[in-house]
Amino acid sequence: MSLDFFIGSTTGATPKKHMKMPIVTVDVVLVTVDNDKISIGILEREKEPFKNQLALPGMFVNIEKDKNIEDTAKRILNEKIGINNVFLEQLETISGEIRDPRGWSISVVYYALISKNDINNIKDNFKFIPYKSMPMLAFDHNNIIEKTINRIRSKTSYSTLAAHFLPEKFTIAELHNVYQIIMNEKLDAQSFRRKVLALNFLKESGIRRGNGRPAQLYQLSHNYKTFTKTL
Amino acid sequence: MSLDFFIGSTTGATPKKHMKMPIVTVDVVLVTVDNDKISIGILEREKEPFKNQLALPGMFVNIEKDKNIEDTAKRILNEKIGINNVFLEQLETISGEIRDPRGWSISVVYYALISKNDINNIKDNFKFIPYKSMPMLAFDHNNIIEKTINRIRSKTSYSTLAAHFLPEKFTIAELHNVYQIIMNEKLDAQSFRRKVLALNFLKESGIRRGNGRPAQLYQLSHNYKTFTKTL
DNA sequence: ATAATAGTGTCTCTCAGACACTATCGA
DNA sequence: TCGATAGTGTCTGAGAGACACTATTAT
Repeated sequence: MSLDFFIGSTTGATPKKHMKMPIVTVDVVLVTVDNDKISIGILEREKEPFKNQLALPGMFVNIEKDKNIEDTAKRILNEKIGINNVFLEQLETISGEIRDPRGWSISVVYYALISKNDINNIKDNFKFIPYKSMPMLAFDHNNIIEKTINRIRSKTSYSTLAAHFLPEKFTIAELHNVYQIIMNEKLDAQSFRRKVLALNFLKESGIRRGNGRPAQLYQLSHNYKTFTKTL
Repeated sequence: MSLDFFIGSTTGATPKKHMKMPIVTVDVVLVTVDNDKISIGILEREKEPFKNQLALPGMFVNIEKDKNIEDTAKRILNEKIGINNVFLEQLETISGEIRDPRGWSISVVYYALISKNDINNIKDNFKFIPYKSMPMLAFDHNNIIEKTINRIRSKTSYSTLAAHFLPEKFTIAELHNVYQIIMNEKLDAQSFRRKVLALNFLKESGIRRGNGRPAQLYQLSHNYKTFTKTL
């Protein structure tokens, strides 16, 4: 397997003449909570390497189309899956000479959270697979998913991150339910209500909804990213 | 400014023929606590761009020398600063078409923590500058430092991360002192002792030291990375 | 009215900060 | 013995879980 894919500039500027640069890709872990289960967006690869195997959606960085790597992630979500405007955050960057058979590669991993209600018009070859029954995937993608779930669990424990698995407006009970699914543990409903409201990241929408007594619908307030306390 | 530094492969494999890849660099934020102040390792650039300006130490990824990007970070620490075997962790990856005048670039940022006692034999053009009096640096390096300090503060609040600013063996009082410098707030010494020992990340070395009653010297136990509680 | 779910009041227990107290060294 | 610093015991108040209670809707 040749590593000679990328040949450096011949101008006077660094990097050095003929210095080889790594392949740079972006992979996206698209996560949702559906039917009380964490699920991950997976597609079957249409091209080599690992053709016809299941994998996370990914692309090469295209420096003509993308202003930065987050743009690449958004392009993956748009072009490979068919969704836009979701919560998107960088996980980490993995790299190595053997993880991609095409050569020395870098992959910047993003994770995106989506409400199952926003899943429609997605591409045909794309499907959501429950996290707990994830099959073997191409590359090191099983490992990436593991790290993503750990990150989401960690952030969920001290923020309203889990709200991104719900529609724009949601009830405390719905948030409580998602919280318990992510954390895989029970938490007293009133304790949850008290703590999540104390974070001051939710604002009342004024609208109510429900089968029994109608519940207040909340939405994230603008300052929700100021993570501080512990749920 | 030309973006045509890197020309893709002409083999059948992706990335596409003539697909341009970004420049890939690694930058390291080397942090220490010296004289009760957070300080960052800075050097004066010897080459363009930003020649003679102050900047974080960084290098191009060299796919012949480095097995992965963490290796690049270690090589920076070794070759540009002259240190080895320090705590090293990835911060994040930043990217864009304009942040580096050499073209569309990606920088994987690592941060390293070091005890001031381990600073010796470092390169001449390298110096530690207190965080609070940091001058303007090249590229977006001031911004990177800001993010690093935020990350360190955050991790310090629920782990024994700050122990990496101390020698291998240290007293609770020393750790308490560093904790207060990083967090920029006072914390009752007994509360600190109780909580940090509850983490179970420290083990007694058996050795004692001190001016008054000799203090127990502790060191990090092997499981210290299992961050869980809040200090 | 009753079922269903939202939301509150409040008890109790744990654990945090506060700080006085004891311990162990050098001089 | 005294000064210095390490380390403990314990009081008190805030906040957590637990859970009984009230509120508001549909049928």
